[in-house]
Parts: sequence; C-alpha cells; structure tokens
Amino acid sequence: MKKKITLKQIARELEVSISTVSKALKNSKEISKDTTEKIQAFAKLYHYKPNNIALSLKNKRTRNIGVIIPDIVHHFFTTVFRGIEQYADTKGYNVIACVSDESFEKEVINMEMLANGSIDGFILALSAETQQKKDFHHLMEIIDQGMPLVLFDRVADEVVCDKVVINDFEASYMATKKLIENGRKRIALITTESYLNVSEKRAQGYYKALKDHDLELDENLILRLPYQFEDEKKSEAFFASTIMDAVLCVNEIFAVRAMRIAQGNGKKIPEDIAFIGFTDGILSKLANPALTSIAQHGEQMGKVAAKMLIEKIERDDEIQQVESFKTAVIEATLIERESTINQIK
Amino acid sequence: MKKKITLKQIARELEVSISTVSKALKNSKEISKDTTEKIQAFAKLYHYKPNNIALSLKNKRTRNIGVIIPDIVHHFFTTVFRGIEQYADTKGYNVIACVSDESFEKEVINMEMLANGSIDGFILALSAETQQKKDFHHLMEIIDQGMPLVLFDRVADEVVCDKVVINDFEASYMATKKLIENGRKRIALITTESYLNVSEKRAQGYYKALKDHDLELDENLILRLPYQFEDEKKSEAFFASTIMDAVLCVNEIFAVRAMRIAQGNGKKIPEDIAFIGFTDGILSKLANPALTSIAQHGEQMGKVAAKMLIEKIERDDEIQQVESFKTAVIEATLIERESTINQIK
DNA sequence: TATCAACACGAAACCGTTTTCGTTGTTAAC
DNA sequence: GTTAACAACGAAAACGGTTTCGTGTTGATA
Repeated sequence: MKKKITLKQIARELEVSISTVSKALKNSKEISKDTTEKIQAFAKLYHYKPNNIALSLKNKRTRNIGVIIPDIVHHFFTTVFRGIEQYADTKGYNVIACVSDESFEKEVINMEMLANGSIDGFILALSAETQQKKDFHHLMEIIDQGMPLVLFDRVADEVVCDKVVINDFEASYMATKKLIENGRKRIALITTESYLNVSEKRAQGYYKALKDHDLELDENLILRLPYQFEDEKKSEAFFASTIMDAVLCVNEIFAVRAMRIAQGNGKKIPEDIAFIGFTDGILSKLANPALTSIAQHGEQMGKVAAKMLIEKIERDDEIQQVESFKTAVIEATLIERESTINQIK
Repeated sequence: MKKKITLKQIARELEVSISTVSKALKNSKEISKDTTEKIQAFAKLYHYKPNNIALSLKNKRTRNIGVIIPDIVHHFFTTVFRGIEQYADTKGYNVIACVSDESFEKEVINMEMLANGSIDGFILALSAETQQKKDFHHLMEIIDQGMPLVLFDRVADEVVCDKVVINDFEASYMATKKLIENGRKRIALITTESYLNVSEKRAQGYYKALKDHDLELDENLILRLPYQFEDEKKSEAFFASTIMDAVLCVNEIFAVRAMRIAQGNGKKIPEDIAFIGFTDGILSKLANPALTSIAQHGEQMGKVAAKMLIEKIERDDEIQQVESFKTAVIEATLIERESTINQIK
C-alpha cells in the first residue's frame, strides 16, 4: 500500500527544499532546467498530485458547491441536480449533496455543516417545512457571511439572493387556457396544501385563466392533497362526488394517480376527462394514456443555477463590487400527449 | 458582512494565546474557569465554528465520502443514493456525488479529482463503459493507496474490495418460476446487451428456471436492447413477430414500455401476457396495470454500503489489521401486482 | 526558607501547500 | 578589482486548527 506522496517527501528524497519542488512542478523559471526535469520525473513516477485540502486551506476556496434539496427521489429535483452536477463538472467543481427531507431542522443542520469551510456556495430549494414556518434565519446568516447562495424552484421573497424559477403562473394559465379552448367547462385542480409557493402560483394561474374566460371558480373542483402522504381515499371520494371534464395537477404523480382512479370509474381519457400535469418526467411519457404535461426543464434550471453560483463565487474573488441579485426565469413548455389530444365532442 | 471568525481573532481580541482559546473551547481542565467562560461567551457571540478544512488537514480525515453513480436520473440509483446520504448523515458524513454518465473517462476523472484528499472513501457503481472495457486500473490505484472502496450493484470480480449486490440470479429465477407456475409457457426476456453484469446474472436465472421446469430456451423469445437508447422499432417488431404469454424485463422502464406496445397490439394484461420487471419504482406502482416487480431495495443497499464504508474508514484510523473484504447480498423481493395476478385460463 | 506539585497559560510543531523574500555563488560590466 | 546583476535555490510565513511540551506563578509542605 502506497500512501499518497507529498512535496516534503519528494524534497527529502531529492535533497532539495520544499519550495524548490513546488516551483519546479509549476515550471517556475526560478528553477534550473536540470532540477525541474529531475523533480518532474520523480513526481510523475510517484503519481504526485497536490493535496486538495491543503490547497483549499491556502486558497480559501474548495471548488465544492453544496446542494440541498428536499427530496432526491423525486424526478424534478433529480433532474435539477443532474444539471447542477453537469455544469459544475465542466467548471471543475464538485457537488456535495444533502437531502433535507422536507424538514426545517435537517435543512439548518446540513447548512451549518457545510458552511464552515466545506464549500464555496450553496444551491438550495426550500424544504416544505421551511416554507411553512417562514423561518429563514439560517439563510440570512449564510448571506451575511458573504457566502453566495442560489435558490431554485422553492424560493421565498423574504430571502434576498439569486434565484431560478419557472414561470409557474403563466404555465398554469396557459395549460388551463388550453383546456378551456378545447371545450372543457368543468376543470378540476389537484394541488398541495398551499404553503408551497409553487403550488400557490400554479393555483393563481388556474384562477386567472378561468376568470378571463368567464368560467366561475368552483371550490368543489379543487382537491388539496398533503404533499407526500398518499391519500387515496380522499382522491377517490373526490372523483366519485365531482363532475368534471378536465383536471390540472401540480405534479405528474398526482396526475397519474388521478388518471388511474378516473379510469377505474369507467371514464375514458381524454374523451370524458382530459388531464394535464406539471413535471414532464418519465411517468408522464410512459403513462397510459401518455400524459400531457408541463415541462419544467429541471436540467436547464440546474445548469443556470450552477452558472449563476459559480460566476458569483469567482467574481467574489476579484473585487467586492456592489451586490446585485438576479432572478432567472425558465420558460415552462407544454408537451401535448394523449391525455388531452382529442377535442371534446 | 461578517466573515467567519477564527481562533486567532478571538485570541487577539481577548489577549490570550491561540492555544488557550482552543483548549477553552474544548473545556480543557488546563484552563481556568474564568478564562474558559469568557472565551466561550465570546465565541458564542460571534458564532465561532471551527473551520472544517483546517480540521481535515490536521486530522487527515474529511468526513466526506465520494459517491460515483452512472446516472442520477434513474430510480434505482437515486434510491441507493438516498440510502447512502441518510446513513452518512447520521454518522456526520457528507456525500460528494458525481455522475459518470456511463462513461469510463468521466468515472476516472471524477475519481482522480476526489482521491486527492477530498474524501475518506468511495462508494461506486461501475459505468457501463467500464464494465465493457473491463479496465479497472483506476480502482486498483485507489485501493492501493489504502482508500476504502465499496462497489454496489454494478460490481466486478476483478476488483477486490467490499461489495453490495442483490441476488440477481435467484431473484430472476424466482420470478421466472412464478410465471411458470402460473401456467405460462412462452416466457420472453427483455434485457440489455450483455456486458452489464447484472443483466447477465438475471438472464442466467431465467435460463436456469426454464431448464429446471423442462421449458426449452428459445432465442426468439429474447430481446436485447441497448441500455439507454430507446429502440421502439425493435421492440415493436419483437412483439409483432413473437408469440408469448409472459415477459420478464431487467428493469421497469423496459417493462412499462413493453406493456404499452403489447396493449397497443390489443393484448390484455395479464390475461394474454403477464409482465414482471426488475426495479420496484414509482413507475411500477403507477403503471396501468400496476406492474409486478422485483424490489431491489436500493435504499437499504445504500445504507449497507455506507455502513460498510464508514466502518472501514473508522477502523483504518485505529490499527492496520489484515485486510478482509465482504460482499453483502441484499435479498430481492417479488412484489405482486396486477400485471401477473390472474392465473392463465 | 528551600522544595515541589499544581495550576494556568504560551510557544511551537504539525498537517501540505504556495509565495514572498532573502541568500548564496557566478558572471558581466566598468 | 570592485560592483552590479542575475541565476538558482532555501527559509519562513501563511491558511486555521490541535496538541505536546515547556514555563512562570502560586501555595503548601518539610
């Protein structure tokens, strides 16, 4: 077993000083050609690579970025993560991933763990609990320390920092409008409890579209489900008791579940009921019938977030200019598939 | 903006030495009660937290573990990752996640990046390309450096280290047997090209089950698809030209796709054709009909892998005993759903 | 009063780098 | 024959901690 070799060992072995070795490896012209070659040959032979930790300590930058997401087993977050990882990779950054599990406390703990030197900046989507409590002191502290932070998807107006979101309101408006134009009159909305800012915005888009097309808002057409808990009973009761000809869902899981219940009740999709869901993941593509959905372009979102973060990190190194924060908006796209394709009657 | 405070600053401010501050914060009995209290109060006021990088350099351990997976947007790997992250979290470790994208080169580069001090150990599933090339020199080097390594799922016999796998052979055997016992005679297998060791093992289990039940192996019943590339044409041709009453698929995506094609051809599931897939993910649960599948227990796999790794890391600290490597086998479970539930005829 | 332990603290080494600032020895210029 | 310039290298500080090993001051003891 050969432990990694250090500058000191090379220096001792070759009977030169540590500084000479360091300089030789960087092709400094201070060092003679002879010595340089000798040192480089030796270093190569022993696979010398500088120790990242020592470099981090010296340079005060780790080339690590911290990503905290509420849930990794969730298609949307996974794609965002992938975008982040891909972009970070091209820039020579590593990604430390933490999962908050929708818990405020885990979010805080994870942030504290990483904030003490392990990373150069954060990319984060707020946990459900954090959004509910509206307690953002941990984020404020991070910002106050001068550590770059980018919020994505689950953002909060109270936190002043760079953000990446999709145009939830407009996308939802557009989807609802599409259903209306297809002749649907009784359009249901299946959403989460309202503390999630994205669900709220999507609901707003739905309201506005109804209003603009002179359809009245019927509270009976709205089903609010707990975010993760699978409340099949509630959904079944909803479908049994409600007359509708279209459904808009704030995520694809809700949509696919709802489709199955409707089909179980003998409804034809899209003839009797049309469906549209947010999150264009594998579920939408492989559902039966294939689900029309709103692509959130998670991967692109991740890329943009990573780009914003890394730019800020590397700009911080230069000069401390006036702080300015941007919010990037990714345009959602409606992907039409079988669940809406046929015009009604 | 308040940058993080250091021991040195506290020492200067309180006019004591750095060592005194360090000791006081650790409640060393060397330091008087007065001084200790004063220092602790000051430290608390300024939210002092030791710098992780400095600690890592000193202690030669980072409390980071590196995870390299072929693809994060893949339900199975995602669940494994989650298991790793959860367990690591309880032990105070962070997880640095890299995606090899099934590429040998990215796998090597990622490993080299992390191996220079950034982490204390690796958890890794081989990329498809690595398995194809059978080039494991990068893993050998890591092992040679004395860095703990745990391979999971996509493992290789040539690499001597700790491993976590599922009993692919037995699970496949069991699933095939189940189909046979249900009266199925012509059981198809949809698998990947054979360089993936897991697919190979699953195919072997399938062969063995057929043989043990006096069913002959018909090559026409086997469809080999490229791992990621979606070859709809090939699948459609397969279903159009082949008579079968059951299908075993090496992953749930293949299974759900296949079900849709079969349904498109007017087949009833499970009456005409039964389906079983590997990977019990959300797709299986929400497919229509719900897919009977083999749960690989990714989360548990991740936990076990993380446990093995962390134990090795922390044991390394103590004494250098004789190296011994284990292979943990996670038992797969068959989850029966609608796609197989009815007995044939 | 000399001796000694206990107490409370500081100096310095160390982890592995980078980098600034000497310090040599040689050579060219005057 | 001085001096200045330069080439080639080393010493040391710095990054932010931990830890070992002094050391000076007390108070108690013989």
